[in-house]
Amino acid sequence: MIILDYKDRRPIYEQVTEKLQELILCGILEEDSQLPSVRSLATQLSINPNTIQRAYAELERKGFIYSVKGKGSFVADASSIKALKTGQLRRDLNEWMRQARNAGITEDKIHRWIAEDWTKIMPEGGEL
Amino acid sequence: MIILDYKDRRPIYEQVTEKLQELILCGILEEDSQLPSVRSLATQLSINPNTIQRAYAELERKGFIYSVKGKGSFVADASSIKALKTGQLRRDLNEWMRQARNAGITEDKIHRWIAEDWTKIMPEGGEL
Amino acid sequence: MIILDYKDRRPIYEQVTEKLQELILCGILEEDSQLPSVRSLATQLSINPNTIQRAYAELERKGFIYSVKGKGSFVADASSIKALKTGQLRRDLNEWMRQARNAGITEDKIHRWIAEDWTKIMPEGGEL
Amino acid sequence: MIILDYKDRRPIYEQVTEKLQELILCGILEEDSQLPSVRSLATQLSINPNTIQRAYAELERKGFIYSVKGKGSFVADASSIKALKTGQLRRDLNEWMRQARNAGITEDKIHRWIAEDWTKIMPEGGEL
DNA sequence: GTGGTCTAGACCACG
DNA sequence: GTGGTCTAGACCACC
Repeated sequence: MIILDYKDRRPIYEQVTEKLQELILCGILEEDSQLPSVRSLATQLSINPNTIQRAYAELERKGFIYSVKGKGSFVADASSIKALKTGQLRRDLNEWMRQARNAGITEDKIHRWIAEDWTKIMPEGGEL
Repeated sequence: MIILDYKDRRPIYEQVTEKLQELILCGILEEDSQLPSVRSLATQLSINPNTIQRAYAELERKGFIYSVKGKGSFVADASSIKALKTGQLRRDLNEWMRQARNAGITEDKIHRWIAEDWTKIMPEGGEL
Repeated sequence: MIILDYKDRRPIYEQVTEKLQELILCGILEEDSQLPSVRSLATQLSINPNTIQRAYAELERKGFIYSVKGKGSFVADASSIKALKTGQLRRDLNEWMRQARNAGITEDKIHRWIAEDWTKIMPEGGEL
Repeated sequence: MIILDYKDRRPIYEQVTEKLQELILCGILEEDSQLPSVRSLATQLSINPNTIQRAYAELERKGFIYSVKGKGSFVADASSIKALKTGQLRRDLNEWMRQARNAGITEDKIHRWIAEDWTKIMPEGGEL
């Protein structure tokens, strides 16, 4: 379900965090469904359980999952997850717009860029 | 002219690189004008000259400035700088769109977000 | 595996970069195989780890190797390495041809030179 | 007759050396004709006389010019100049071939590259 | 253990 | 004075 890229310069735990986040957002991991245990996912990916532990902690901090001691980790409720991600995306967009404005890009140009490139973006056909 | 954020996890030289890049793009540092010397900027920011040296080397590699041994460092040709930045911004936007699409954001919604927030973005009133 | 020339006016890190690049191109260092660690190569060559670090950073920027924090540095994908080097060689040849043309060398003469000298070039029998 | 490029990373004296060498090779500066005096060329280029002095010394060392105390500097005899440059070019080509061979380039490919690109190389229409 | 960043202080080439 | 290179030694994040 997850493929690590060791050539990626980002830390492993960050890759795991991101991939799980995408799986949750795509709806592949449904609301309240149980995530694989820290140990099983670690052995499956041939990495240290500490790394998975850190990824899960990060996801819980962000509000995407919740953990129950002795039971496991579970996907948080869908609506709040969507709100979280939408808020983050909009903040990223605003930061990007600030830079674009400083570089002299007009609003019209941005709309045109989006119209041109939106369809070119593939709907994530690759593995996660 | 530059304020460092030591709480920021990114390396100092990267912060310096980014801030100088913004100053160049904003036109505050004009074409062929001389940048502060490695040593003077280092003492001004209370950091090691090597760190500034690395930031300048990075900016030169990217094509934003050029250095002349024994003379100093200077802002590169304005038009090529603009081309560089525009290309970078568009690539960033496409990466953002990929994420937005995965999160179920529609193209219409993005256009609406931009229309709403564009005017709210201040023309770089903050400190750099 | 690497011998430094302190009489050479070029910086040490550049010599190291070039020698490693040759070792990679010759296939002595194979795809995805691990390079010596920054510290070990530094002690082996009796130079400072920072210098090796800079050479590795340069090689990574050029696309010949990739680094993984906490793991090590590794030789990049062989096919893309070959493409990189071929492009560089052709650009070098064109620059050389410009000079030759200015000096009154004809195209025929160049073809003859190559035919004469190609077989004399040993397949890298020397040390690197 | 000479235009300096301050964006060029190479030292000024090296640029002057190279440009004069090209002017000599092109035949613009003829055998035994007098070069401009160190001081006059320095003021013409708005640089330090020491820099010109160093360029002339380099050219004399290489055998392209000869100096007569109290008289000035003069272009060496044409045939030996041509031999000098031809020898240098051939050595450069052999070094390039060594690299190409290590990278797996065949002799046929080189001949093809030259045939393709030779006519594209402009006969140095620019300023020197 | 690994790569990566930073500091302190030195030396060099250049103009 | 400038940019650029190198050393010595330290600390950090990651695995």
